[in-house]
Amino acid sequence: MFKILEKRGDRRYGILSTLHGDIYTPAFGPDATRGLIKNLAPHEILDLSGRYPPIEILRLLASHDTNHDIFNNKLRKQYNEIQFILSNTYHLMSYPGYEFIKESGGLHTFINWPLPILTDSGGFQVFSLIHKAQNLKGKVTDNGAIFQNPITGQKLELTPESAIDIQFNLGSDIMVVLDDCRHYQDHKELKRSVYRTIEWAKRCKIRFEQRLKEKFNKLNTHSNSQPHSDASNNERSHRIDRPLLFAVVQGGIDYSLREYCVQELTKIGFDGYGFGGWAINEKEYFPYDLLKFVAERLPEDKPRYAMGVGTPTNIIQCLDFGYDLFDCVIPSRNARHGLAYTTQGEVRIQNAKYKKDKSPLDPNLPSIASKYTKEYIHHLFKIQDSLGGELLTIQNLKYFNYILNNL
RNA sequence: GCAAGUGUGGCGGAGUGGUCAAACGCACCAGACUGUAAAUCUGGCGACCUUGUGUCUACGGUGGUUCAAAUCCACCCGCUUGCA
Repeated sequence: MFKILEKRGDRRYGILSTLHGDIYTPAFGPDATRGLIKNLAPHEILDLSGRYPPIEILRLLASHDTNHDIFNNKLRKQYNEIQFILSNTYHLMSYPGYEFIKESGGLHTFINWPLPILTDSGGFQVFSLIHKAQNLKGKVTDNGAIFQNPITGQKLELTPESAIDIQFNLGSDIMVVLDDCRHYQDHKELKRSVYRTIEWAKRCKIRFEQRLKEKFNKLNTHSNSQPHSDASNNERSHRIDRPLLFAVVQGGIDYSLREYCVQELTKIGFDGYGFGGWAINEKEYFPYDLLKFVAERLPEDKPRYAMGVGTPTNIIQCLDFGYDLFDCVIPSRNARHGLAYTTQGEVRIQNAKYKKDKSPLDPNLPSIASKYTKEYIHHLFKIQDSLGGELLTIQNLKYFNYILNNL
């Protein structure tokens, strides 16, 4: 289900097959945490370039016709469109609830999105809402994590098993194991989080296989198809019949713990491996060496996912370490905050110097956003219309795809 | 015309004798944002410079009281409301 087509140095070009089509790697999946990339509609994401009339795309979206040109992976690749999105187990469990989404036909149907969805497990929220947070009452035990929603106060529990169950109910294409995500910590804490992460990964894998088996037993009454737990070397890997399960490497800035975590996780065996955590130290240095170190120890034949990475600079570096998949809030959040990434450099569109700038946002990238002048987008931000954030989001996603494929 | 009230920085609006270059908003200027507690957050925002517990000019105007005035007094000017 992952096939490397070409290597340039340590950089890899491949195809990752999922239930909702192929992802040509390297690929960046924007964060649609709660089921949308903020400010964008699915039909916009599918066609950042604005090549097709929105109505045509809407029609295709509604039909989920993935054989059409627009959804053809090669064409999508050629025009640098978004190939997958990331949604979050914790957030969707919190609202509107995974049962609700299951009843509405799964996440793809609910949000009207025909391409692959990677679902994060909530492991990052173990960090952001528990370890990092102050004044919140969540806690982590060996059994799982108990969260308190910072806004509603609602309490939610996530175990390795429930994280997998929920991701099945959502209809995820690429699932992620629950992990104990940490920031920089002392060695003892990191060690504990690594052991816990490995233990949880095991439990996730067991649950994952149970769920596949149940699904197979159901399917078996209708056909002879059988889900394979490891189809990575299968010639017909394009026609996969099960979701993928990715593990997450923890260990903070501790190289030996990272290495140990890789060893243990690869023993269990997963469809892909994420570099997890937010391992920057107090000096806010992005840990390139550490990412390289981990990538070198991950299996060659499995996709490597740099979770939450990053800035364009970070991504370009990680490509050369052999990472294949990326996600990050940066293009969408920074867009909403007025920062555009362009082929001509960063543009803080609200800055006074753009008030009377008639040049297009980015003349070198054919996108919906590049059809507008900086002074107009500046204006949109000044009057606080969300169209400004929408256009910059399109620009940034376009730019992130550009660096993946052209730099 | 009489009466009452009111006049503060680009705007709204606190402050009614010293700790006021003046709270708090807005606007403006800049910055941050990395598996989304984030359409958010942080700084700056009279002028000048040797960037400091620095100098100067400032709360409608002019004069006065006081060691000290945005704050008290007098007159003037403007605005608001009420009564003629």
